[in-house]
Amino acid sequence: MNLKELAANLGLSQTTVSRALNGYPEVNEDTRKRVIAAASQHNYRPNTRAQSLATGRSMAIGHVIPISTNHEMMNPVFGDFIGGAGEIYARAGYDMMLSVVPDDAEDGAYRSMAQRNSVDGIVIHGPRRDDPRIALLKEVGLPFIVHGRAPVDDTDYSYVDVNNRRAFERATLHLADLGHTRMALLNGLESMDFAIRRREGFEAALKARGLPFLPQFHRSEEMTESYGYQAAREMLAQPDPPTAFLVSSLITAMGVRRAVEERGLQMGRDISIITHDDDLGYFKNGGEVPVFTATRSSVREAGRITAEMLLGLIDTPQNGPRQHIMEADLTLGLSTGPAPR
Amino acid sequence: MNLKELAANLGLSQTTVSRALNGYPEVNEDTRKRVIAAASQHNYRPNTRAQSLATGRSMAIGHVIPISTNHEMMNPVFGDFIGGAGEIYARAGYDMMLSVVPDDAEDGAYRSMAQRNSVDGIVIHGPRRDDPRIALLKEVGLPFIVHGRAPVDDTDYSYVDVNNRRAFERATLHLADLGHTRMALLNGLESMDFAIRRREGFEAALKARGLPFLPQFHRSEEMTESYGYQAAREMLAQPDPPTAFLVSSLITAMGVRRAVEERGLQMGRDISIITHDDDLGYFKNGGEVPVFTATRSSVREAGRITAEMLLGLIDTPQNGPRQHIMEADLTLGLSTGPAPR
DNA sequence: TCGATCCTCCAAAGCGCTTTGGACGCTTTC
DNA sequence: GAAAGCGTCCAAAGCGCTTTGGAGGATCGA
Repeated sequence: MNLKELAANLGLSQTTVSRALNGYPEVNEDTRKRVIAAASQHNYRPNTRAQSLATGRSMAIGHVIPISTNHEMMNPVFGDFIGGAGEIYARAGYDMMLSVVPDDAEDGAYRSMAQRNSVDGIVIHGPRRDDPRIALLKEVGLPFIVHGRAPVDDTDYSYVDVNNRRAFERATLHLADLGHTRMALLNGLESMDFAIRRREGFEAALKARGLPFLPQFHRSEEMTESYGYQAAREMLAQPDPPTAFLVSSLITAMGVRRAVEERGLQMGRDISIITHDDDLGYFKNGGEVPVFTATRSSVREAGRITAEMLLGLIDTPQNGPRQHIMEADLTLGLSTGPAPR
Repeated sequence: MNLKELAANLGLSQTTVSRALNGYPEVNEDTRKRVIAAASQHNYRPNTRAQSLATGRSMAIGHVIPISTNHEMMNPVFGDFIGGAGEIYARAGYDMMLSVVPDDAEDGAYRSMAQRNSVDGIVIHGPRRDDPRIALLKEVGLPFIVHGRAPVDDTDYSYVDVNNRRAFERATLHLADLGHTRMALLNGLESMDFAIRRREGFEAALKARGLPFLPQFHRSEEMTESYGYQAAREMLAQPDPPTAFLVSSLITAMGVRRAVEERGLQMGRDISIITHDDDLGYFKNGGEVPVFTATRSSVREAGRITAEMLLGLIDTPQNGPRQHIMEADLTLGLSTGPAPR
């Protein structure tokens, strides 16, 4: 059933039917009712392709997920983000286009989305140090929002980000307040912007308290469980082990806990852990009382905010780029306590 | 830059340019080269919308992710599946359309995708008991593949699934062989097909060994970490606790381990655990030696297979529905051992 | 040499929708 | 009673592409 048939069916012109369905004023309310009734009866829905060809708007948002060619991993964070964003898109009548692309071909993916007119806007995920994509998207001129930021903090692009620096600074200060002086940082890949900022926060806090940065207790890797386990295991085996861990992901923190307990140590007493917690649906940090003390920020909420912001940007681009920074909570759990002496 | 401009630029007709780019034979190789060169120089890519309006094919695959209204969770498994499928789509020039939909509105989402002509095929995720979607999609007549199966095992639809029944049957038999008689089953939601099959496998194995099914050691919930922790904690506190756990997800299994260790028990000696392992990128089951003994089947691979199958189905629908069942490996890890006496 | 055949190319129709530029009849205004 | 205005509707022109149905010239076989 297409517009033509529906119109013929009703004894009306396509113009009128189209207008009736799209809420234009120049159509009698009675006929509008008739049209809407007929449409829903015949289960008519306009062909998206034709519609967007005619209007020039595609009513779709593109997300490009870079799959690093060497790691080939799908960040679980991504699922929750998509969930949040998708909710907003659905409500606004937008579709979501996903492109899973090896990161050496990302360039083409963005260009292609723009040139082929398949999306009205784009969300950039996982910005890296010196990320070329921001410049690229400015060049192709498609509205976009970065989930995260580029290290260079210019203000002429839109982003939604967590205040990673402050979160990790606060967490580190908290550990210092508890008397910890030997702290380990199990960071994400420091080619990623968020990891850079977290490290900065960590170092700033150490400096503020006159504590040294201990390179042997610093790692930067893809945030898997086994990474946490391996790293913590090695560090704890050293003669002068750390008494506290700052960890970039709940998943990795679970690996750390495994290593801690394997060694017969007790978390929260012998070893303190603070982790970042993206508040994932499938990864709640315990129940009422959090297992881990954590810097928490819902990535699902970030998805919602990003989507809303992007739709706004598409509707009123003249308002210029917009930014939103989410502060992470520092929630106390059972994994922190005074430094043992 | 569109086709018309490009054609004018080259002094050719749109027809010829289109044919040259699409590899039709009736165009001189020299002009084809010229056209391709010009296209890449001007960074020309055909407008997808126009293209699909003209061809009737949208070159996109739809995935509808049901977000259960009560749980609101995004299964991490989904990310890996999408990663695998997306790889195949990209290679074949297909786009992926995601629809995140509350499960009470799913119906509309499918109908809409079909009616609006926005996709050429659909992947159904997480089939439930008496899932109405299969009938629905047959009705709307869009090629589709189910990731999983409907409990009614009719053969007139296409699916890719793991042999969940056999996997859990084998796992249970293995535990029985180790002397375990009191086994707990921490299953996924048994409104889901996969969970039903796993339970069947579990019960079949018990029956084969003349062991009783112990209702107090059986749970069925969304597969989070804290579910595993809570359930195991409660069960282990009972006077006659289980000596082994069969768990439906690695994530949940980590919760079980937490409860086990919290109680001062040792996994693999005091308590045995076998879990299903979807082989997620971010959730490797340990390193060289698996932490958990597990029934393993890569969901990323399932995504690839599903995508390939669907593209095949779209190209040659006359070949009828196709099915693919993946057998899960039973890989030994450190979490199983003889039953303590 | 002539018609048939092949190789290249093109004009124009059409995919299903939106939107421009009226048309038509009726009411209002002076 | 004519002009203007209003409310409703429509025919037709696109949007950017593919594809049908030739056209025109070169080549070939008889």
